[in-house]
Amino acid sequence: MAVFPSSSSALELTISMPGFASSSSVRDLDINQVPSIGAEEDWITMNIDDEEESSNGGPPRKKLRLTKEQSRLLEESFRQNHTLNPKQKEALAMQLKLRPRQVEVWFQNRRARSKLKQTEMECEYLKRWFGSLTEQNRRLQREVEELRAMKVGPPTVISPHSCEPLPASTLTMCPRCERVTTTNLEKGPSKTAITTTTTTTMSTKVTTSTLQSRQSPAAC
DNA sequence: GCGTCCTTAGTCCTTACCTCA
DNA sequence: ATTGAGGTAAGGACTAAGGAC
Repeated sequence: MAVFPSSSSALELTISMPGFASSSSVRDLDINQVPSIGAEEDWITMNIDDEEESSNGGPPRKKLRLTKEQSRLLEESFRQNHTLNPKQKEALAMQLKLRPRQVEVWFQNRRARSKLKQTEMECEYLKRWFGSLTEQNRRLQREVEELRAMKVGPPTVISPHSCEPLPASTLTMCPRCERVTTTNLEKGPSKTAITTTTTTTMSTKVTTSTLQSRQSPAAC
């Protein structure tokens, strides 16, 4: 079952869907993972003065590449806090030998890209779920057709309360909500045992057997 | 109401890496 | 095997808009 985070910026996302993606592919989507860079030792760290020129219409700015250690420290503090107060920003910038603005921008980008990744993962999850539900729906409709076609003796319905078979009833389908219902013929129309059993989907196993007051189709 | 500071969303641009002729 | 061009992903930086104070 997917556990959606309480906020979109939360990073501790765990998605596990029985019968779906393997654990390795889930791990591959770990948005906390520091992206692996092939030649990390070749990273270019630009000196601050070089960059300052670029914003004033000077020569084209060189691209700053954070060192492995700078990235590690930034990631670490991001894990602790997704936003920084001015003091924290200042301290971190000092520690990393970067300008506070750079730290600020890094955090902005990190938040934005975490959220993007999160959204992509949720989208993927929902797509799979949709596919699964579609398939489940197909199966259930087939099942209904089969049951209709059978038209054999009254089905046995187990009472959810007494756990004993209910008296003879007829199998009907609500034309509005398409739920299969069994109507107790002996005890009259006061109660309807609605029995819905679905198979395991994703990680959600739904098995309901409820007794409800009889409703007309219009009330579904 | 105005100014300041902060955030998010969107975008630009550079760099690194990969593929292929 | 090497090399250069082109494509692409990653990520640093910027801007605009909006909210809080």
